Parts: sequence; structure tokens; C-alpha cells
Amino acid sequence: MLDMKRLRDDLDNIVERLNKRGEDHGHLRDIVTKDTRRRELLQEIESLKAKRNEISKNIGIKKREGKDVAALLEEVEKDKQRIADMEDELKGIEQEIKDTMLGIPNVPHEDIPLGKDDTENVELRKVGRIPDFSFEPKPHWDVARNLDILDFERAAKISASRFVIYKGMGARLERALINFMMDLHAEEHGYREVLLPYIVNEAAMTATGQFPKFKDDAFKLTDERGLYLNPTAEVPGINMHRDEILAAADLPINYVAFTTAFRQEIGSAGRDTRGIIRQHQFNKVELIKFTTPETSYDELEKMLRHSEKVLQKLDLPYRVVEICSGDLGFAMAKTYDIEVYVPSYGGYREIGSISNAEDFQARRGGIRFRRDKNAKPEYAHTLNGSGLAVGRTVVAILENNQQEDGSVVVPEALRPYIGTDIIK
RNA sequence: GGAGGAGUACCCAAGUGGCUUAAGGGACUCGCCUCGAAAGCGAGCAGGCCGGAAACGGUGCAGGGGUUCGAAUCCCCUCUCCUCCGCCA
Repeated sequence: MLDMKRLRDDLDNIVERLNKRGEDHGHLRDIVTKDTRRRELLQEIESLKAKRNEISKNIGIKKREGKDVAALLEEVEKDKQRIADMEDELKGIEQEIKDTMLGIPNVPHEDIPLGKDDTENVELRKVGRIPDFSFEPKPHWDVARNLDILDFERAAKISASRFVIYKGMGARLERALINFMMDLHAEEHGYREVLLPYIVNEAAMTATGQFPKFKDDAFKLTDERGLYLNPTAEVPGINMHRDEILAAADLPINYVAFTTAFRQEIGSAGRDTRGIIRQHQFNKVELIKFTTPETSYDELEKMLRHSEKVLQKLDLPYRVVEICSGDLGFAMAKTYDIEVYVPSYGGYREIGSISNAEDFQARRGGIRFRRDKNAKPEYAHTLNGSGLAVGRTVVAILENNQQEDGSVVVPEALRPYIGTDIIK
């Protein structure tokens, strides 16, 4: 959510910057008009209420003294309907403002590259060596079928398409990666490990920005309380501190969470139908940070390095791209993607996304901090980043480390976790 | 799933329609005392949110509705926590 004061004072600049996302946000002018009316109403209502409070107080006093209060009752009656009418109008206008505000995306950071879509994202660096195969490399689903470690048919039988069963060393590989990533971030990078609920409510989805705009992407439970399957650990993670005032001394707060994420993938019906690149259910290790405004971009860089470290340790080739204005996520001011090299794709595929939401989610979720005991609360900055998507890491290992005989070499850093140096 | 109980500020807690501008205590902050500290004594402590340049006003007793000139207090709905029973990994 944007700051209404900032919107009032700096409307043209904000509209211009929002427009870099590719849609016109000129309708924000209406909101500012509505907000002016809102403040008018509020002031009138408040002065009438102040008057009413005064009279009511006198009624109490006179009654105690046994005096007649009929005249005062009559006087207070005059404004009763007026207050009620204005309060109705105020309520309506506040609802309209809120509805619109919840649909406005975050203002992109000024320095991010201008572009219309993902083709204009900017590559920052390439790291690692792309494998040079002396044979024709297979896509991961063929590698997996030969090793009997992934089973799509039986998964569809018990669930639906876009679900998968990991078997044998496949299941072991996934579990080893989760443990490896969790240990790396918790022990070496200093994040506090948390295990979060996989079912979240509407308020949580709204605070992080999934709702109201992207309601169709979520798996809704039929439970009448309005609950949804976790789409990413960002939702339960950031919402841990919803409606809280944190102490500045505790910042930055760093969490690392393993979660299973659930996505409808409605808009991607025909894409990546083979293999495990795009599933309805997948595992992810996620990094979460709460920071002060002045440190959030430093923390973003740190988080990016922590995510990259996973691929460096696993010896997988990747690149880092900076997301351009037209491809930027709804809640984010700035995002880096980490893309891992996938031979069957002939290029790099997203395996992680590291973002700074600045105070956008903090405003929606009431996440604040106080610099010292008597200071006014300020909105915190929230960040989240993959550390990394586990299923896509499996893809990268199976494809990049495959051998001519169909076996797969296990990255050295993973061997203590999986208990073997080769999957065959 | 059944039966009860509770939710007041950082914590504990009083408050059954107007003298509450939410008592009192603890914690906390400052001061006195002290070589220094503890104890004791004194003072401050509705903080948050909204409007306002400010003065100030409004709001606020888990959340939301309602009754009333006036609600922490009365009515309705919801949420959360606790206890017991049942079921259960």
C-alpha cells in the first residue's frame, strides 16, 4: 500500500514511476480527490461530536443535580441525523479509497532498468562453467525415468496433473537439498530457522500483496473461514510480525523457512508441462528479512549473496538478472532473479527471486518498529528471497551433472547429506 | 465434536449506564538520597491510530454491529486463549 500523504504531495512523480510498470495509473488522481472529501467529512464529524460530547456531559451533571434536561436533549437531537449521514458517506468513501489503494502496485525503485517485460531484464553476471557434454544430454524427466526417481503417472492417479512423486534417491536428493540449504542459511548466514503454517488466511494474503489482485492464483480451501494453501513462505513469514511494533535493536530480523508452496498456475496452462519445472506443489527454502528503511538495500545485496552461495556450493552454473520495471512483481520495489543453467532448455531458468518490498507490505500489514522508547513507530522494510527453489535445483543437478551412462554425479557439498557421490 | 471460563494500556488488575479525563500496583524513565548501588522517597507514564502547521479535536477497554443524549458497562455476531470430556498423529 502506498502512503496517502506521499500520494497527495507527489502525485505526478508517483504516477509517472508507476507507469513504468506498463499500465496507466492516472486514476490515482481520483483517489486524491476522494481523500480531500474524506478529510472534510472527518473534520465536520469531529467538531459535531465534540459538541455532542460536551452536551452529554452537561446532561449527566444536571441530572445528578435534579435539574430539567429537556432543552439539552432537544439540542443534541438536532445533529444526530447529520452525524449519522456524514458517517455513512465517510464509511463509503473510505471503503472506495481502500479498495483502490489495495490494487495499486508498489512504486519501482528509481534505479531499476526500464523495460516492458522479462525480455528486457538486465543480466548482471554469469557465474560457473556451463557443462560441455561429449554426448547428447537428456532432459531431466528422461534422466529421472531411467533412474526411476520421479513418477508423474502415479502422482496424477492419486492427485492430478502437475503433481509428482519422488522415489528412492530422487526423494533422498530433494530431502538432502532441503537440509543442505537450511543448514547453510541457519548456521553460516545467521538466519533463524522457522517452520511455518502451510495454511494462511485472507488478511495474511492481503498484507503481502497476493490479494486482492491475484486471488485466482491461490488454492482456496472450502472451509468457511476463508483459508488458502501457502503460495510461498513469504506469506506466513512476513505475516509473523503483522500488527506488531518491533524494537529497532532487534532489526534486522532474519528468518529462513522451509515450506511447501502451492500454486494454481492457471495462467501457465500450456507451459512447462513436462518435468518438474512447474508444479502445483513444490518445496522451497525462503529467506525473510525485516529491516530499517536505511539498511534495506544493503540487506538486499546480502540476501542475494546468500542465495547465490547455494548454487556456488553446489557448483551449478547460473546468472543474476535485475528485473526491469515491466516484469517487477506487484509488491516489490526491486528484484533480482537468480537463473540456473538448464541444458534441456538451452539457457537459464529462474530458480530464485530476491526482492525488497520497502514499506509496501509493512503498510498493508501494520509492521512497524520504534527507534527508541519514546520515538514514534515507523514502517519497517520487508524483504524476501529464495534460498532456493528445491525442485528446480533437482532439475539443475540432474541435467548438468548427468553422465553418458545415465547416472548423476552428486555435488560434493551435498554428499554428506545424501550419503553417496553418484545416483545410478 | 460436547461443556464451561476468560479477553481492560508493557505486565497484573479495579471498574454493572453519566463524579472515569479508565482506579490501584508492578515494570519503565527522570530526580532526591548514596562513594556507588540496592532499598526508600518524589515526579512522569493512552502508548497506538485518524484529522490538524499548531493549539487542539476525534478515536480507543479482543474485533464487528446495535440500543442510548451518553456504553469498558446493556443486546447481537465473530475471533482468540484457558479448563474438562470425547476423538486423534
